[in-house]
Amino acid sequence: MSTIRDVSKAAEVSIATVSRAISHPEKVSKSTLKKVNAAIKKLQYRPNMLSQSFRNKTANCIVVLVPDIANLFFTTVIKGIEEVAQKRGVNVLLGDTRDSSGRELDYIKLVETKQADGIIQLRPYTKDDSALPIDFVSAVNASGCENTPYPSVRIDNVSAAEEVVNYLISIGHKRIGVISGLVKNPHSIDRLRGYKRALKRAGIEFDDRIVTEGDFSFWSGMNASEFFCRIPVEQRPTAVFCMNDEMAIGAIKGFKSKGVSIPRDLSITGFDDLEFSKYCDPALTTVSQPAEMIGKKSAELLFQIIDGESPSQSEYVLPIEFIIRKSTSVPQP
Amino acid sequence: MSTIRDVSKAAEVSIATVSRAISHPEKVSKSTLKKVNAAIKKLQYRPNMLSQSFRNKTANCIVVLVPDIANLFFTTVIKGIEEVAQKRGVNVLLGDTRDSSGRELDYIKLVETKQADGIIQLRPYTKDDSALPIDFVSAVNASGCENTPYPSVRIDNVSAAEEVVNYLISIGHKRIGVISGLVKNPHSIDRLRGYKRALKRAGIEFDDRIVTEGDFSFWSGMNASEFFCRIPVEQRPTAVFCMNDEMAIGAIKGFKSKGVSIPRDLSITGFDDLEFSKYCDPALTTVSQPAEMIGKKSAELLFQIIDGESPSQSEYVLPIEFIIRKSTSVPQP
DNA sequence: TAACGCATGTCAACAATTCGAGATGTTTCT
DNA sequence: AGAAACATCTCGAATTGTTGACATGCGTTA
Repeated sequence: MSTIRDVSKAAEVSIATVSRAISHPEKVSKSTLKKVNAAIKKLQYRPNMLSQSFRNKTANCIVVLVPDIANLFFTTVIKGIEEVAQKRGVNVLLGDTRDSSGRELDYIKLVETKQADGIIQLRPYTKDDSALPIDFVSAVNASGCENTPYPSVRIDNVSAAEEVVNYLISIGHKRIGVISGLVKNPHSIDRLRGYKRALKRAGIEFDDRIVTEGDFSFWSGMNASEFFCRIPVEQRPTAVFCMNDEMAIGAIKGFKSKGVSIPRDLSITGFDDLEFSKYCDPALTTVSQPAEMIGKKSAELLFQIIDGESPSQSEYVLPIEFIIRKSTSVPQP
Repeated sequence: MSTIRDVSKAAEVSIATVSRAISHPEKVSKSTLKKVNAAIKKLQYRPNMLSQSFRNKTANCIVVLVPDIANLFFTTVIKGIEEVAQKRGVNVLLGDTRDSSGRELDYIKLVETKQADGIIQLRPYTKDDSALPIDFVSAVNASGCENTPYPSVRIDNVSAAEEVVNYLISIGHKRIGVISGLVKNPHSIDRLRGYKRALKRAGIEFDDRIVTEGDFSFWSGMNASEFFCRIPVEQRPTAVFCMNDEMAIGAIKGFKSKGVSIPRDLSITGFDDLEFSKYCDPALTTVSQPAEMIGKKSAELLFQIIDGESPSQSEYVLPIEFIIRKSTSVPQP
C-alpha cells in the first residue's frame, strides 16, 4: 500500500504539499494540485485514517450502545444517528449489549482507549447504574427517562402515559387495567406514574389488582390476557393500557383467542407505534415516539460535547404523538 | 489523559519496560512489574489503542455489511461473528447498508483507509456486482450463493430447496406452487433450481403458471395467496413452496382469511426457520439454516485471510436441517 | 530595498512498539 | 581465583503516516 511519501516522490513535491493538496486544496497552486492528484490516482493512494486519527487525537467514530439490535424502534433511532454522523464523516459502531453490562463496559473501553470519541446509550438509566462511568467519556443517553445524570434526549413518558389514560377516561372508561413492563424498569415506573396521575385527576382510585407485570415481549402480553380473563367479568377492566406495542399485540391475540372482542368488549392501547401496529387487527391505538428525531438530536448533542462546547440544553424532551386507531372505543354499557 | 510516558516516569523505568510490562509481562522482573502496575493504577493509565493500531498497522476492527439490521436471521449470524471476534479482541462494526451500494462503498472505504481490517458481506453476490472491489481488501461472503468469486460460507440452497420439494412429492403432492423471492435475487435463482430439479427427478413437468414472484416480505406472501386463490380449484396446487418464512407466514394468514385450511386444503413450506416459525399457527415446516455457525465460520475464515494464511478451503458449505412441523400434510384425495 | 503575500519545504510531534545494545548478575571452565 | 560464557533485565533510539507550525524562497509592490 502506498503512503503519502510515495505520492510526494511521484509528484516531486514535499509530503506537506501532498497533505495540503488533500485537506486544504485551496492552499495549493493549480499546477501542483494537478501533479499531486495525478500521482494519487496513479498510485491508488488512500490516506491512512488510522494515522490521521492518531495525529488528530480523534477516532472519527462513535459507539451506540443498543440493548437489542433487532428492535425496530432502536433501528429507527440509529438511522437518525447515522444520518447526522455521516454528515460529519464519523462512523457509527453499533454495540449490541444484549442487556449485559459486561459487554457495555467493553464498548466503553473503546472510548477510554481512544478508539471511539463518544457514546450514545440507548437504554434507560437506572439509579444504581454502575455500568457507565461517564465522568471520563463523552456520553449521551437517548430515549431514556427522567433523572438521567448526564445529557439526554427523550420523551416525557409520564405525560405520554397520562395522555393515553386521559383519553380512555374521556371516552367513558372507569376501570382501566395495566400491562406493565418489568416493574423496576425506569420506563415502566414513569409510565405507571402517568397512569396514576390521570386516574387521580379523574378521581378514580388506583387498584393494583388490575395491574400485571410483563417484560415488554409479545408472549408476556399474551400471558397477561389470561390474567385479566381470570378476573370476574363485573370486576374486569373495560380497557387495558399496555406499556408497549409488542405486549399490546400479544394481548390482543390472547384476548381474541378467548373470545374477547377488541375493542367491543375491551379497549387496548399500546406504546411505541411499531411499523406493524397500524396493520394489526384491529389497528392499534398507541403513542408514537419521534424515534428518528431522538437519534438525530442525541447525535448532535454528542458532537457538541465532543467538541467541548457546553450545550445550551443538556436535556431534550421531544413531543410525542398520540394516535387513535381501532383498538379503542367507548365501553359497552 | 496519561500516556505510557507518564507511567514510565512514575514507575522510574523506561518507556520500553512499561510497554513490555503490559504486553509481555513474563519478560519483566517481578519487582519492576509491581512498580509499573502500581503506577498504571495510580495514573489510571489506559493504552491508546489508536496509537497501537497505527504502530501495528491493524485496526483491530472488522466490518459486517448487513442489508437489513432488523432481520432476525442476520442478527443471529452477527452473534456468531461477534463471538469469534471477541475472542480475538477485535471489534465488530455493523454496517447497515439498507441495500444501498453507495453505503456499502462507504464501509469498504474504511478498510481501504485502514480503519478496519476486513469485511464480511452478508448478502448474496450478483454477477454484475460492482460494489465490492475485493482485490484490495480482505473479504468474506456469508450466507450467499454459488459462484461467489471470493471466499464464502453458505448453505447449499439448491439442495435444500430440492429436499423440501422432494418431501412434498414423497407425501403425494403433484402440483406444487412456488412463492419466489425477487426473481433476480441469487437466492431465488438457486432455490428455484432446486425446485425444478426435484420436479424433474419425479417426472413432473415445470409449470410457470403456478410460480409467483414476491419480495421476501410478509405482505408479498399475503398477496401471493390471492394469486393462488384466483386459480380454479382443479388447477390449483396442493402445496406451495415459499422461498422464505416471512412470505410463508404471510401466505398462511392470507389463505386462512379466505377459508383455505392449512394444511388440510393446502400444504405450505418456508425457508429460514425464524424464531417465530415454530409458534405460528400451524407451526411451519421449513429449512433451518445454521445461522450462528455461518457467522462463526465466516469470521474464522476472514481472520485467516487477514493473517495472510491461505485458507485450506475457500468455500464452506454448511449443512441445513429440514424441519417438518404442522403446515404440511398429505394432499386431500 | 524593505515589506508583503504566496507557494512550498523542513521538522517536530503524536503514543506506542521493537530491535540492538548495554548493564548486571550467575554459572562454568581452566 | 579469575576469566569467559551465558542469561536476564533494562534502556535508548528508530519507526510508523500524517499534520501543522514555522521557515524559506521568490516575485510583486510601495
